Amino acid sequence: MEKTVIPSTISYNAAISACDTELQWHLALSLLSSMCGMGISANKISYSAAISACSKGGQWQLALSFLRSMTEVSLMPNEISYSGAISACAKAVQWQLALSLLLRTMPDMRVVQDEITYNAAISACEKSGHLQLALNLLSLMHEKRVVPNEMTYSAAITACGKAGQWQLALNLLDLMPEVMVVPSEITYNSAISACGKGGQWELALNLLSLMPEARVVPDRMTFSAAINACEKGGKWQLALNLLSLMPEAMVVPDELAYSAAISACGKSSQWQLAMNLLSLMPETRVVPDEIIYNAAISACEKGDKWELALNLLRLMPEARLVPDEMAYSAAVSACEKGGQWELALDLLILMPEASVVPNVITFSAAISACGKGGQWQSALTLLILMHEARVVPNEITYTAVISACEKYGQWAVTVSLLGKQSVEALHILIEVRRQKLERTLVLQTAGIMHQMSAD
DNA sequence: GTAGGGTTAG
Repeated sequence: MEKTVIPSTISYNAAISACDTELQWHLALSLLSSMCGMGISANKISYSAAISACSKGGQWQLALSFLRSMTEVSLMPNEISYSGAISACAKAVQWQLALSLLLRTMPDMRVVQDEITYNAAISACEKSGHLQLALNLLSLMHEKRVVPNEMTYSAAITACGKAGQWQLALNLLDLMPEVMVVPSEITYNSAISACGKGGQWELALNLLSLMPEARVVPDRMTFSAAINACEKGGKWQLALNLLSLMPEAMVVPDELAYSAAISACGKSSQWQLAMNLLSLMPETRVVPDEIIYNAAISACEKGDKWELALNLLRLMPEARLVPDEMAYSAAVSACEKGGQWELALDLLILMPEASVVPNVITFSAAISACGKGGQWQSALTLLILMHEARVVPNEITYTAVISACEKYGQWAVTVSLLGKQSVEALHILIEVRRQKLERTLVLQTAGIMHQMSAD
């Protein structure tokens, strides 16, 4: 039996529910605690709203602790409380917790899973890259007669895309009419993105062309997903065409559309066009951000324009942008391409001053630059510096170092490096073992689902 | 309460 609800509980609940932006979770928290302090009783709606606020704010541990405290104050969580908590786990890539809430806690607490809790769990599988688990959940829904909606399929299609399974993504989209689920623009966007990631730009554009007859209106995400598909397929003309078609489709291009188009030009060595897009942006309402600059620097790199790349990096502070490790990596790489190993090292050395931490990509690019410049000693020094900076080298790093030494007949160094690589091999083995453990966990979870469907 | 698009190394 519910206690009598007094109006102030409702007002508080409304206020907590209104805390739906990323940074308002602490406000939700203080609202919940202040209502308790004022003797206004919080009900399951108050807690569910707080869980949801924590989920949106990326506070998954807090969301889970609210879920736990509900039972402590004798409030029974409902499917809304659980969907919030599962979603919080999904955003934090805690797929085990998400699945355990859905498949263990909910049945234990006699709360029936509905399509929304399943969707949140499918999303958790998608975000952690576990396509098979996502598909298992989809079939479990079917077996449990929980009717999927368009969000279920969108999440599953996204999972296919992430796993490189564009055929499967298209199969799911085709299946939707049979199960009477109507695809939304988001479903199409997921499928277009899946085709793009799989290098299927023709199929991506085909889906875009099918949207009108499916009575789905393309939005700005549709366009950037399609532009991105063109980028992956090396089709810069098509990418630019799509960008120019956006106003006709009443869609305003945004940063994501521009960065995709600039990348498309860059990938096809059309650095002039990439720079042209960048220079045209002030005429639009789009203000270039860090990612757009990174894409432009990379376009210069691919076009063998190291001076231009360095210039862009230098211009970023004027545009009130803070270059990150990707901007520096792209610039270092541009120096490498241009045979400027000293400049590459200068950049690397400047990074700590700019409070940017070089990563494995920055180091690898710099090592390649040294190799190309015949500086095998510097290449080795960088490997040591990497170690000191606790940046773990990978196959590409080692390949770069070994080729730097090999080229100059440094066979002794090469051999000893290969020895070091065998130490590295131990770390790789540990990682492989960790991944194997995770796979075992996936199989066990799949087993639980299978058993549930047999019940 | 649940779903979608962008940038860095060989």
